[in-house]
Amino acid sequence: MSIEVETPTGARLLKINEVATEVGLTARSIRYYEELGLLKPAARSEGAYRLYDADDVERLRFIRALRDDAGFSLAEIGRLLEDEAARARNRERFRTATDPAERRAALADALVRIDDQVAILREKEGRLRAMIAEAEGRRRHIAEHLADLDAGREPRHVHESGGVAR
Amino acid sequence: MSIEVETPTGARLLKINEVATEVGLTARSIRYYEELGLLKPAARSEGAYRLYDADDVERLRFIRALRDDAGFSLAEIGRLLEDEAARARNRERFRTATDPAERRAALADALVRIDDQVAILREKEGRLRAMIAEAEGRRRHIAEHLADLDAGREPRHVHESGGVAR
DNA sequence: TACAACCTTGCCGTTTACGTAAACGTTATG
DNA sequence: CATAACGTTTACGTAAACGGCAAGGTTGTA
Repeated sequence: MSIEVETPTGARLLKINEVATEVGLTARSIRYYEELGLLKPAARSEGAYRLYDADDVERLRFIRALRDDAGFSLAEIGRLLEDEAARARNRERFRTATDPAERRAALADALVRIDDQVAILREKEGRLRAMIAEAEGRRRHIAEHLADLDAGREPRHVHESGGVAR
Repeated sequence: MSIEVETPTGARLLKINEVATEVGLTARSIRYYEELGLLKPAARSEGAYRLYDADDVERLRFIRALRDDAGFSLAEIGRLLEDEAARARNRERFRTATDPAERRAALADALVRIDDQVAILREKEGRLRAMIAEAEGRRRHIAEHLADLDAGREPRHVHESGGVAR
C-alpha cells in the first residue's frame, strides 16, 4: 500500500527527512519542535509516519529563519507563532467556514498576528542598526587618530587605543 | 590599605559587581566570559579582586549587545572580538610604542577588525530585512484575500488560509 | 581590631536544543 | 514475500550558558 497521500490541492506530502533536507533542518529538530508545540504535521500515514504539506514547509522555513537569522530562542518563536492548537483551529475554521463572515474573521486574525511579527522583527532590526552605527562611530574615531598620526600631528589625549576592537 | 587603584588617566577602576550593574550583566556571566577568553580585567587588586577600566566596560557592553541584540553565540562573539591575548598585546603595543610607525600599525589593525565587525553585522541586518520583507509579502497576500472577500468576490483558489501565521 | 559586605576559586545543578542509540514498526522494490 | 531503507517512540548523553552554593580571603568602616 502506497504512502502517496495527496493534499486537497493535489500536492505531495513529504516525509520527515524529505522536509528536513528541503528546509535545512534535522529530523530530530523537527520532532523536537513538534514536541514544543511549534508545528504539527498536516497528516500521519497509515503507519504513523509524519506527513508535511507545503504550508508546514513554509512554517518550518520561517522557524529556521527566526532561529538562525533573527536569533530567537525556541520559546520566543513559540510566542511569535502562537501555539499549534490555535493554528489548527484557525486553519479548520477557515477551510470549513461556509459563512464569508467566518472566513473574514480568520483572515483578519492572521493579519493582526503578522503585523505583530513584523513589529517585533522591526524592533530587532532597529537594535542591530544602532549597534552598526555605534561600531561605525568607533571606526571613525580610530580613522581620525590615524589621520592625525599620518599628518604628523600628535594625538592630544589618546585616552584609549581605540575602543572595543583592539 | 585602600583598593582605590587608578588608571593612568585618573579614572576609577570598578569591581566586578559594579561593572555588572553598569552594563546589565551578572558577575557570574562576566567571570564566565573571562574563562572563555572574551575579556580580562585591566587589573587585579592586591587581594586578587578583578578591576575593570572604562575600556573593559565598553567591551562588555559590546559583548552584551552582540549577545542580546544581534543574537550571536559566545563562540561567535569570541571570533568577532578576537582573543583576549591579542587584545592585550595590541593594547600594550600601542601604549608603549614610541615609534609613530608602530602606533600607526596598531591603529590600522584595529580599523581592519572593526571593518570586519561592521561587515558581519551588516550581513545579519540584511538577512533580517529579508525576513521582514517576506513577512510583509505574506501580509499583503492575506490583505488581498481579505479585500476580495469584502468586495464580495469569491477567492479564485485559496491554496492556503494565509501562510505561516494562522 | 572587629565586622559586615564584598570578593575569590571550586564545583555541582539546570535549562535549552538538540545528538545518538536501542528496539521495533512501515514502505517501496526486486 | 523478503529485505533494505526509512520511520516510530523512548531514553539517555552532551554542549552552551549560566545559577547557586560552600569555604575561605579581602576591604572599607566603626
